[in-house]
Amino acid sequence: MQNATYRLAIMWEMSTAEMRPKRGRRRDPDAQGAILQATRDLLLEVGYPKLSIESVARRAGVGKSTIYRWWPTRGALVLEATSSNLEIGVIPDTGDTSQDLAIAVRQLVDTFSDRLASTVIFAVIAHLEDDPRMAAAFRDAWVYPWRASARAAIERGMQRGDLPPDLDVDLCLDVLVGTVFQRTLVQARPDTEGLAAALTAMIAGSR
Amino acid sequence: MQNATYRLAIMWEMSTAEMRPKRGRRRDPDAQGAILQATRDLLLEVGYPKLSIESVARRAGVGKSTIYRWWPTRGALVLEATSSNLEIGVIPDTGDTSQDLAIAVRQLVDTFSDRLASTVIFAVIAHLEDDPRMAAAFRDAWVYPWRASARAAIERGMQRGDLPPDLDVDLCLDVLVGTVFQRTLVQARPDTEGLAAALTAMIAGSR
Amino acid sequence: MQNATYRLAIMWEMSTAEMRPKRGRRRDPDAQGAILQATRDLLLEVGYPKLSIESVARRAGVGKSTIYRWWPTRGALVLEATSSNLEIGVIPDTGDTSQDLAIAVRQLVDTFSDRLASTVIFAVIAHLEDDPRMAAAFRDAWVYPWRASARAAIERGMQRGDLPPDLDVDLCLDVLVGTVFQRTLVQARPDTEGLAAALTAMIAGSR
Amino acid sequence: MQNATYRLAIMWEMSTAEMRPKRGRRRDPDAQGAILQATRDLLLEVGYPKLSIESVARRAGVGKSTIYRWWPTRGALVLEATSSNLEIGVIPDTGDTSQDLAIAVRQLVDTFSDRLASTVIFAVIAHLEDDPRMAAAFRDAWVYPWRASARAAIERGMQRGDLPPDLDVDLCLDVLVGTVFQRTLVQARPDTEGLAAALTAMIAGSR
DNA sequence: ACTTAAGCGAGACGGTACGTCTCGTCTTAAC
DNA sequence: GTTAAGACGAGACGTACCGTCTCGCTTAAGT
Repeated sequence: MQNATYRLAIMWEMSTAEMRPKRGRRRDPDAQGAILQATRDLLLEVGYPKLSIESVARRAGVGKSTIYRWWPTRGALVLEATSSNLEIGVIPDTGDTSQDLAIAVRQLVDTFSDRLASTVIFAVIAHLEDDPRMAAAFRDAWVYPWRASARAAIERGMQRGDLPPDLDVDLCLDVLVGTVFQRTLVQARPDTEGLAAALTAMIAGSR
Repeated sequence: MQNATYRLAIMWEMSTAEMRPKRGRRRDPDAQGAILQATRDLLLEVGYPKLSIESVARRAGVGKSTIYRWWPTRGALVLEATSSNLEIGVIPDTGDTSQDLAIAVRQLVDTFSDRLASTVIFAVIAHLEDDPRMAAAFRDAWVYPWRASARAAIERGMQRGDLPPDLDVDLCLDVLVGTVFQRTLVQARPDTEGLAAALTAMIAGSR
Repeated sequence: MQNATYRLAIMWEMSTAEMRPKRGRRRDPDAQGAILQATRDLLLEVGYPKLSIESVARRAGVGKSTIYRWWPTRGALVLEATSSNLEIGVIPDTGDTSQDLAIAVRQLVDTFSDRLASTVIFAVIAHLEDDPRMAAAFRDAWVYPWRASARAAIERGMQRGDLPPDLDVDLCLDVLVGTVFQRTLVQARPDTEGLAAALTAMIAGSR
Repeated sequence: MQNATYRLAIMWEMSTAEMRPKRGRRRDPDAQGAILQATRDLLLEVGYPKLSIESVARRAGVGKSTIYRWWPTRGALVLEATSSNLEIGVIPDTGDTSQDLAIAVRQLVDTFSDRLASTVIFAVIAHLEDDPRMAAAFRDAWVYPWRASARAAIERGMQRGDLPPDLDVDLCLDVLVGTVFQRTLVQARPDTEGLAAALTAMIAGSR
């Protein structure tokens, strides 16, 4: 389940097929790595709002144009730099519905607690209105995968009879994500003890 | 009940009491109004990330220093400009718990659907990590008032026996806010039909 | 001879006649004194190019408008503040031409060596092209008086036969002022030993 | 002899030797030319005291940073823009002392009569106290060369016997420069007829 | 004593320019 | 033919002053 991950880079790159056989100097993996690492470092040091392309270039020992060549916007760079922090595994079928849902909640908490991931999530929200591509990339990389796998877990629970058969699954997903987001990031309350159980109970009890 | 509102300006101003007998020219209300209106206009036109102090001054026909004199940061200006969009009334006691909660959800939806309010909320979230004052001002002006009044509504329902007596009220508030935020702003799904009822049922059914 | 001095203020004021019978509060001598003293202090501390009206008002504990009410420009203020440093006495008739001329040169050196006087002279020169009033005020207060009195000394020498009878007096004055200015202010050479004698000899020897 | 000129730019630049093999885009000569021309135009239109970097950038159609990149101060920019107006040729040996000195005086008059040169000279004097670098640059570019060449002319005259052998040459130079400066710039008297002859006579007659 | 007209401090106002920073583009020499 | 370097036009940042304009208080002449 760990390898069911998604790459953000795809969103912003070419069709990735015809760029294989090329002449001249190839894309320098060292430069790319240095850029992404510098981006991560600076995200942790100064945060997304104060992260400038120039500072990344300076830190990475790289020309600005190299960054602009490969990433169209600051958001794209940040998303790719933090993509491994946004990898999300498939929720396993443990046979126990409440345990499955606890794993789902745990995944949310883990991601939202990760410094880099939370930084990029804030950035995505900040640009929800003026840069839909960033949100779309984040959705494809993290939101949809998690929702698909959490939806499967809930539907397993419904089939088992642990959850009401007429459950509004989409609403349940929103409740889970929304509540954990609210607690972890907005309220910055790290005490999530019993959160999974409480939410599971709430979902199970609704009719 | 509609007049139980809160003013954001207070957050950034002096104690407003001892500044009565002052010498020198007074603050020009026309200039203030023009600045706040220009801020609102530009927020709707270009959004918060692209709102510059210079553009506000230009639009308002005002010197930059007049803006810097009264608002310490862009965030403070935006918050005050949108303060009336963030007013929130007390939830009335209708005698019907589910109706009370529906009003609570309606308030959330209304605020989150307001273009200016949503813009400022995104801005607040964007600066959660690097400008705690903005978040604090928003909390005092909107979050706390709503939570206090929604908490009262839930506790009324518990006393009436419409809601379980051992309910985790804070969690319920997070579920309500989080879910509506998720639906309305993140998913941008305006179809909130039945949302109030579904959430009420979910809360009522949890044990 | 010490009282043959000139007031710069006159240049910038009204005809000084009809302003006699006036009602209301009179010009506050304390404020005037504080302003002029602050101007002198700041001239010595930061120099003319960096002297701002605001800093003078701040230093003098005075409103800006009080300054603008009485002095039309920065130059006018500076000139009046330093007027006592620009007082120039009449050259006495010692009976000895070379001694008279030595006194004339000494007066030039003394004025040019005075920190405040030199500051204001630089300011006058800086504005020669764009503020002729400043130059005119300086001319009336210092240049003309000195030239008149030095001209008299030279003409005494011509009558005595110590100087050639066909001397170009104006040129001599320019030579004296120009050379001392060059030495003292431009070259900043304080060693003016023998300067008076050398210049006197040069004038006397020309035919 | 006309090509024995001096460049002001050198004062503010690197040692100009090791900067040959450099990577990256080169200094754009068009931009430099536009900046220097705009500086000259504005010097003539509004004068040095009112010349702002922003107005130069605007006029030249250039970003401010391009100006700040190459000139550390307004003074440096002005000096380089007017450097060709400050070029000074070596005084030729005509064999006739009074003619040599007449040429020396003519050079002074010519430079002081040049609108751009006089503007920059006033600026240099205005900043004598607070920006010694500007004065130093002007000295190296114009003062020292002229003095060296005028000193040679005077010494030729002394060897020929046209001038007294015990002449104080430095004083003579100060007399020449100071007097012409006084006449031309301070008194703004353009009638310099006979000035050269009179000054030569005065120098020759001193003992 | 009462009125009335300045002068005063304070300080807000619309502006301009400062010098710095970053943007995204473009150009160059090196590898 | 990509890279690091870095110049370029553009324009916002937050600060400092400009000169003008209210304010409410103080001062003094003329009633």
